[in-house]
Amino acid sequence: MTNSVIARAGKRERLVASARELFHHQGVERTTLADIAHAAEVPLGNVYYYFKAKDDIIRAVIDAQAEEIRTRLRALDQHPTAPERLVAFTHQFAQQADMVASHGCPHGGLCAQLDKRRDGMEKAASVLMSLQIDWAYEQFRLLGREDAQSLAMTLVAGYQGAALLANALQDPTVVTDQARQLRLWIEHLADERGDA
Amino acid sequence: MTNSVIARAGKRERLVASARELFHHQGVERTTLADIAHAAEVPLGNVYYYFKAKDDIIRAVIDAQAEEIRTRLRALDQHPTAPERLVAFTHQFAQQADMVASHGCPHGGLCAQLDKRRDGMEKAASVLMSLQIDWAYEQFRLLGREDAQSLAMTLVAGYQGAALLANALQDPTVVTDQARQLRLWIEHLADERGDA
DNA sequence: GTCTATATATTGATAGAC
DNA sequence: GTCTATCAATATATAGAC
Repeated sequence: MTNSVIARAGKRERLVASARELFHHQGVERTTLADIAHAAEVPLGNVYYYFKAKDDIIRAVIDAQAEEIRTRLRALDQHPTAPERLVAFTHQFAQQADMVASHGCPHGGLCAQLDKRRDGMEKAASVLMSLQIDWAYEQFRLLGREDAQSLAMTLVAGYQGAALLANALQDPTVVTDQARQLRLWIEHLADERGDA
Repeated sequence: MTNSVIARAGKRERLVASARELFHHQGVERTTLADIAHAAEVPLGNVYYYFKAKDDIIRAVIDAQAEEIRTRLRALDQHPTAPERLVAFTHQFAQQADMVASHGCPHGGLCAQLDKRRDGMEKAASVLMSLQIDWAYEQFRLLGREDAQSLAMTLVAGYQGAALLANALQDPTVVTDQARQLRLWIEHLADERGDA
């Protein structure tokens, strides 16, 4: 028994981490396997030991992003009330203002890019949106809102739209300002009744 | 004097129109010059008579999109009051729900895709957002809002975010529903004072 | 499991006949 | 102005030695 398991885990992780960053910064189509291998310090030919094809790396990146989102949402669930959780959600994305202004939202960006394909990967990244929408839906439902689905969409759309504009204009204050607007909106909704 | 001017105008227009649709449906990076030439029914080699490089086609597409946006905003300016103009804006994009769910917003999509480049084209499409933001800013300013810039961002971000979600989820009702939410929001803002 | 060398395909772009 | 043929560069993927 060699150190194969250790090496395998380390290299695979490095490849996924590198692909994740490169997809975010350069886009999926402009990122070559050579780029990924180089960034991960893995020889090009060795990539195919871990991934059958580029599509498999894309899927692995989506899985990693999804897991990160789940972790982030679990952290929000520590807050005692739904309004506090929703406000904390706006804080989370306000903290990413600089990153988002530089390269866009990594999740929304993947969704938009993969939609352009016609090879069965079109909807593979939509889970990155569904996870957040479903979470927000549950919070608004706890607030007693009949239109929880619509409000969840408004929240996530507000985030994604702000990220796109901040990126297009290269201005992180778009994100922080819209996060503030969404916070005020949530607090207004919560004031219309008691807490949850 | 031959029919050169006619041919030139026709082919160039066809190439730009084809590129525009293909960039929207397949993305810029996945659209080859051969794709564009084929769709426009122009031989591949002839493309280079009209455009020095692929980047020039991209710029021409952006120019065409910008002109379309200006035309659309001029149409909105026919409405007598700022609230009516803003509500009409939400109607405009509600009408594009199906297209947007199928392939995303053509303007936001271009911004997101070009940002991934590092060749000086990163911000070339941002004018497609600025045009709309500046227009919305003027409407909110006429409404007497001190926070007109922030509100303009909210409106356009709401549109772009809804487009991204509708595309990711392949659900046009996300666009129509968020257009309705934005309309209610605008009417609420307008009711806080008289008209403009 | 690892890595070098290379096959195969595609693409942006050019040369040059007409 | 138009179009065919093709170059040169790049990218995914594989072969096969170690």
